[in-house]
Amino acid sequence: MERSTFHQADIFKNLPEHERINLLKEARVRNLSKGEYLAHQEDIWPYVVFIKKGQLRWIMLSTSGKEHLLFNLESPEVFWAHSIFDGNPMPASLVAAKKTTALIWNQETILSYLRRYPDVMWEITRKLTGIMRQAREIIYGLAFKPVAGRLATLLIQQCADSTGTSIERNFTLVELASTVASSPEVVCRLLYQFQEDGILEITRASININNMEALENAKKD
Amino acid sequence: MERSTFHQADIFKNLPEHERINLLKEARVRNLSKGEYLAHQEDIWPYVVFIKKGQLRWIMLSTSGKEHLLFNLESPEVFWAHSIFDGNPMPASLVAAKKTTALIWNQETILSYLRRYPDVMWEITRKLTGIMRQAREIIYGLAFKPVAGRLATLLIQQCADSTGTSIERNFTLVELASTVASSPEVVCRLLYQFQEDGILEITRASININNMEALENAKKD
DNA sequence: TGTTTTCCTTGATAAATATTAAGGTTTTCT
DNA sequence: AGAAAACCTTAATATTTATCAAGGAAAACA
Repeated sequence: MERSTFHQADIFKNLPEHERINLLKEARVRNLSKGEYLAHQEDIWPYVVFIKKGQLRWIMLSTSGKEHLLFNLESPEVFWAHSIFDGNPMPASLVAAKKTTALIWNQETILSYLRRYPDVMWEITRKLTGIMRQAREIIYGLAFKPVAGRLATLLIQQCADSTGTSIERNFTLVELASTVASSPEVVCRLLYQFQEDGILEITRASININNMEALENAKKD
Repeated sequence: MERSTFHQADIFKNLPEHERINLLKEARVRNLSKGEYLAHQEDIWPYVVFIKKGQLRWIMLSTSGKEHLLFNLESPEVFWAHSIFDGNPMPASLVAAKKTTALIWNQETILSYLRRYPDVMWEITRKLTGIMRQAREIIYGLAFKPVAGRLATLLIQQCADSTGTSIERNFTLVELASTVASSPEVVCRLLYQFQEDGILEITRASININNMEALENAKKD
């Protein structure tokens, strides 16, 4: 069970199976409850994380206490902390979005495998490139789109994750605001604006998208 | 002359010297005049660039025709295009900021070296991590700081690059606006605002910073 | 040197977004 | 069940930022 999800993980697929099993044995298991921090922004934290169960959030904190949710890390994902590559402090924090189990390796352990299997390195650069592309989309949204556009993008993403046109409302307005870099009040108003325009329907448990085309249109800059 | 700047380049320092010389021979030389595009956003462009002379800009284009300058690439820098890692289209464009000479390698060539010298791979992940950190700073500015704060940050950077507290004005307001994601009019007004506050002095050739402490303060969010 | 073009500057106005405040609802906890 | 906490919603207001417009300065050009 443990091994099956781990073996699906993209990063280590270039490792022979027996090595993947060894790696698994060397992992430290960490159980996190909702809201608990795995890594703190500004700390030097040279580790690799495999999310066995649950979800982590990659959150940036401002000096004035505001938060910006950069992205979510879902269950069978691997996260390579910045510190492991350059030894510098973390640019953001890792926080459990819900009850989460993570496997963690320290730098030494990981490096010994990388030295023996350099092919894995190429996979890592692919991963990092993917993260740079995500960052690019975030910058694009902030630089070119108004809040409504960023919100529309977010709703469409959420909708793509679930099935059908209905989004379960398992996020607060504060969380939404934190990912579109705005305030909960503004997000609330925009959601009702969308409702007035017939784009979606809000209930307290879910958001139902009636007119996906119009929402796609609202997302444009 | 050519070899000396190239040998300073961080990325290939793990290569034995004779291989660096070989690599140099395999490079395609490209001379760009100001404003010329080396790589276009949306293109698949699997190359590595060494900037021998001059300066390149990494610019993001919006659908509606606006531009956002992400960062400058100065002379002895190496740039690894996203496409080389994942084969996907470029998320931004490379444009010459002035007369520039670049050395370019294609994927095949580069890969053959990487296979033989896997140590270089680690250096690449460091480089990519550095770029992710730059992206993080851009997001931080856009998410948390008002335009004035982003402008202050930019001026301080410019000042750090030059000597003393004087910045040569070799950029237009349009360019400034494009890096702080605002409009030239707003940037102009903010500069004069800073002047009124006694933070700096504007002439047509340069900007002189009188009160660095106050500028540092304006940069905070 | 005169002319065109690009760039800078400023004002007036409009739009987007943030903030403050307050009341209502739902959930959580005891 | 009752109280407390967290969350949502809406309005009024303030602030920030964008846009439009127009005149002037500098630079490029022929």
